[in-house]
Amino acid sequence: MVGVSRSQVSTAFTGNGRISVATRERILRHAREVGYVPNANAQRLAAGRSPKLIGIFARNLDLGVGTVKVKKVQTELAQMGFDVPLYSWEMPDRAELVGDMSLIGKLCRERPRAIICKWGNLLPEEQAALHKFIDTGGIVVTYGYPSDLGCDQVIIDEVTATFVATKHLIEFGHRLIGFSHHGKSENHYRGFERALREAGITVRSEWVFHSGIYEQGGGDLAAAYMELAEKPTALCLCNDVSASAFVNELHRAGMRVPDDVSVVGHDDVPAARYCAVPLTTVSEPVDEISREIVEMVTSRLERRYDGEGRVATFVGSLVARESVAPPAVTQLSERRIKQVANRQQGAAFEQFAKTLRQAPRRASQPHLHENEKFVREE
Amino acid sequence: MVGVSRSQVSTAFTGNGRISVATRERILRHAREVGYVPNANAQRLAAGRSPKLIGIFARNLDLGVGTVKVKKVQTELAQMGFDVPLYSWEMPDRAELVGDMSLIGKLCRERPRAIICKWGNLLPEEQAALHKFIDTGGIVVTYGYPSDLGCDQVIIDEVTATFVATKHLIEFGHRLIGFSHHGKSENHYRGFERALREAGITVRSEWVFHSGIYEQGGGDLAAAYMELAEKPTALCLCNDVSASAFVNELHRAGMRVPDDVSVVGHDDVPAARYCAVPLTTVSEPVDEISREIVEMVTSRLERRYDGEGRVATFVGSLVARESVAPPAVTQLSERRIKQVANRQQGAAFEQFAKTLRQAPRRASQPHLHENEKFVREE
DNA sequence: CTGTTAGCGCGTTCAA
DNA sequence: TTGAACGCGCTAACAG
Repeated sequence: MVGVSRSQVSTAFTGNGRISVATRERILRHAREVGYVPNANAQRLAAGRSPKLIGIFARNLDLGVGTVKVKKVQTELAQMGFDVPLYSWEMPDRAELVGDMSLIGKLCRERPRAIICKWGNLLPEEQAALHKFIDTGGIVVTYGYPSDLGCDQVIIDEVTATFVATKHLIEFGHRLIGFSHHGKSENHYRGFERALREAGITVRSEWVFHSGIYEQGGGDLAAAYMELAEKPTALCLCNDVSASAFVNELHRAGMRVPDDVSVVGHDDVPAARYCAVPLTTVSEPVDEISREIVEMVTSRLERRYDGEGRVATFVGSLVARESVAPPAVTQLSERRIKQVANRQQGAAFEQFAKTLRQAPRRASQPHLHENEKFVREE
Repeated sequence: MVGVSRSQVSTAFTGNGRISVATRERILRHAREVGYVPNANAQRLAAGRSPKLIGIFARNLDLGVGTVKVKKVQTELAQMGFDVPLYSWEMPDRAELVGDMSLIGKLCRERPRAIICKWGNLLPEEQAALHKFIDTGGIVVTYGYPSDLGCDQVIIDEVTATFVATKHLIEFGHRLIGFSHHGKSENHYRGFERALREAGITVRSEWVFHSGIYEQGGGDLAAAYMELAEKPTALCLCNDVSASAFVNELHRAGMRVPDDVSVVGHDDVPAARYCAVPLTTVSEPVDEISREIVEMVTSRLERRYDGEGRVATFVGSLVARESVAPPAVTQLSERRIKQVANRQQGAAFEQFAKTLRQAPRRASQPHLHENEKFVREE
């Protein structure tokens, strides 16, 4: 075009071959003047792969930590010079596949070098597509739930998160604990159940709710809670946004958090801090997670690593704010206390309730040992 | 492959040429069995364009209505069989371009059939890339702010939205009105200023704030508000999320909404309804907007329209909830009232304040005419 | 460092 | 309906 050969232009743009800085500069500058941009499709076709293409697959983007993670990963990778298109669309309830091909299938057709995939409730077709992508030499990193792809994966440990949250309630002396989660995953519930079991408390199925992930779900839950003849003294909710709505709605209904009910949320989204009463919650280490995802992908891309699939697990940690306090058992009538006591563990609970009546209404966040008399009474 | 020619396979996948349904079925079925998927790069290269590719460009995805719109558009288009990758990354403050090419430039290199672009604060390079894309026959639809591309565009009228919000406060009798917005756009401010001007109120620059778009911004604003020696009786905030945080923080500081301050927000996100006090706000018609975007793109894609660039403007409407009430001027000392009156419009304001003292604390939402005596006193 | 050449996988003719 | 041939715009390998 300007006295250079085609191959020079090519190497100037890709930076693969050897080329002098001067000519490279000259070519790029001239290209800008003429308005020339290489055709990505032709580049990728000729190269047989798309070394600068990293597809992100994340179905059903939420308006919280999920999207934040995607944004962080996308931004970091983009700044390293990669193309990082996001493939995402809301899955309708009727899980029809468009044109007989899954979204991951479409993504694979682009022949990207790597795919970052939010794992969880993937369709069989989608899993198959990913398998094939790996078999043909593609790099895959999944995050979220544990995948069985054998690739690098970042696991976000929901079980422990909810375990920690529930245990926090128990440490504050709660034994009448409700629970609400969303979606099809049982992870949160498992953590809840384990915490209760370890404390010798049995789950009350009428206090286990399924509510939506957003404000609406929290509002509905508040209504359901108010309807309850017997109310738990604490609730473990698996989502800060709905927890915030729950708290606010409860306040409007005349209840007080944490005086009447204690509440823990999950994720530590900004809204948690700015709830009507700042929400105690379990954080999700979004920054570390996205950084690890990027590191896993780039280390393979840059051939700094090419061994077995690695597994990194991230657990959130408790962020104690103001929505949890010791239960106000004194508000329950003696009859109710007896009634609950009989149903739970008899005399031991009587003792427990008596102790509580003397407990300060708002203790500072207790250590486990301070409350061990509550927690391990048998 | 199975006794059919290559061209048959091609037409089977693209659906361009003539082919019998039977063989087409047979080819597609067999392809699925063998696990064959056409290489998108080769297809696009050969075709010279990417008829099923629609790129979405939206920088700095928020965690609110912005993302919701993108999701809706993406989902609808995906269900129509298009590939709809999202190109988006957080713009760092130092606006460095990666590899000397804007994100839109990268998108254009994919040679998509159409680009849907959130317009607002685009870099010159990005605007130039879009221009060139249009010149080479690409379809562009912008949304957000008015663009000067001459293409189809959906305009979201922020000026009127804020005008409506502010006017609502004025109709309730407020004349001491603060304002807060974010970002670099002056649209919201223009609406605010116009509403005040029409009511004969002058803007008080010390009551005009710049706060963040999220909870943090609302929290900071609450702190700033509490510091104010003279406080406005109402605030127009340009974002529900920060407005919610503002209200909640104010409550924690001992103020009451709307008794002490009235607040209007913008967007009508779910959080607005579930704020500590349900937020009066101006909705953004997200559904209509996304539907219009899809319609504009598809009508051109399907050649149902190919005329001049169309313009569709969408304005939100007021959603009256509980965060606005008549100002409690009685709480201000006579001295303060006089003081403010002098500063504003002298005797007229005295009259106004007197009227207010007799006004009910919580009127139902007044019509303009009911309050005209307040609004147009000169 | 330069110029040449052979594909990359597919869409689109066109003649059979 | 078929098969062959051509070319999309570029990369990579090799000879100069």
